[in-house]
Amino acid sequence: MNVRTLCLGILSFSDMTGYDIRKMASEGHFSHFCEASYGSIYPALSQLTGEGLVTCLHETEPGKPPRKIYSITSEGRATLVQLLNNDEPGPDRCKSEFLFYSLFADQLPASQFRALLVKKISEISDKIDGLREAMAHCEHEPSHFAIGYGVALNEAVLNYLTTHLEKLDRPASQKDKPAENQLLELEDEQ
Amino acid sequence: MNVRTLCLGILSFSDMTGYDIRKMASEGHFSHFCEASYGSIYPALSQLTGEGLVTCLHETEPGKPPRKIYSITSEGRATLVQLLNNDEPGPDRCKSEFLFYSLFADQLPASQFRALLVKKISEISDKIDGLREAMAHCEHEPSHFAIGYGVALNEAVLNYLTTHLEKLDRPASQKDKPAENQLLELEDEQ
DNA sequence: TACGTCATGTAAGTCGTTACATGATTGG
DNA sequence: CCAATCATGTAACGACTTACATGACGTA
Repeated sequence: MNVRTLCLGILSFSDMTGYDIRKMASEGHFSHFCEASYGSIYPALSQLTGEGLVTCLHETEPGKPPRKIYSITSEGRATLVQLLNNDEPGPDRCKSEFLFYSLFADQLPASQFRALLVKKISEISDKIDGLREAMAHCEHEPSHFAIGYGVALNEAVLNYLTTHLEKLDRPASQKDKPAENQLLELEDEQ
Repeated sequence: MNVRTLCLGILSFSDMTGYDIRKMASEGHFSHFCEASYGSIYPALSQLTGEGLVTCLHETEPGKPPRKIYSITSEGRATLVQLLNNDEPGPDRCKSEFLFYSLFADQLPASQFRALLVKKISEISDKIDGLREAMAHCEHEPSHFAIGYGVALNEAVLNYLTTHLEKLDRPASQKDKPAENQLLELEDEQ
């Protein structure tokens, strides 16, 4: 899935500027499974225009920065479907510096890892909120599925991280308490 | 987290060959958050050796292919901790061609997406089994945490995908059946 | 005997990021 | 008025992947 295909795919949903595409991929509700920067999107868009897979409308409204609105052509749509049919999707690949970092949590100041966990938890909470919001307004079934995937995944991670944080915070002396008591305490905290 | 740091990190656990490192990162129980190929690992290892951050032992047992066993030096350990302290981990980045593909599920033969789901489900099941296995034998707390993260995440995804597959398979006529009946049918299938 | 696994390495090339350059508008 | 956001683009650079080259051992 290179940037060309990504642009084609996103434009198949609606007309957009390069700026919009970047936002969708890197910050929007598709950002949990793709990414692209301006430096790759703009060249890809010119290339696709040259090939007739998208068209470009120069919009120069006075009082607004000029924008280029790209639309996918029927040829572009055909190419997209062809690309998807030709080769099946490669394996998912994730890079988490956070998890790599966590591997050495015992060799670093304890407060540092704790702070990192807290930060991560808050980031993920925000992400989930955004995805839920998007899902509520989304009619398109496949997009709904893809966003729901992100929600499910991030909720599991959030839960895992939160549980781990509680473990870190619970003093060692409480470790041997009966499970029931621990449960009660957790409920009190919420 | 470049390949240099990755090698340093993995070697901080135990001595290894480049071949082993690649396996750990790309197939082993760290593969859900990092990745590296031979083409980047071998050069990184020579570079690190040149800098004195790792040492290399040529092992040439007759009847076995010669191997180079790398060990991290105390200097290497210090550098690793320094790297981790200096800059905090960047954001996690995931690329899922599967999810991108799923966005266009309605524009492709229905059987094709179904087959893809089934395949993905089986891959994830295997992955979870492997991670669980690794976790059972793992004493090192931080590794345990990182692997547990992978288990939690993949179980959520597995569950999401399985539920979705069942939805696809349930004929439209059954959609309005009482929930209890659907549950019974599902249990019968297993 | 042929294939899979162990094992190392290089060279060419792809792909994409980072950083820079530019400039208008909007909101606090 | 200053910062953030909207908006487009390029050039240099870097990191990594792919494909190739090589070879020995074990096993079905």
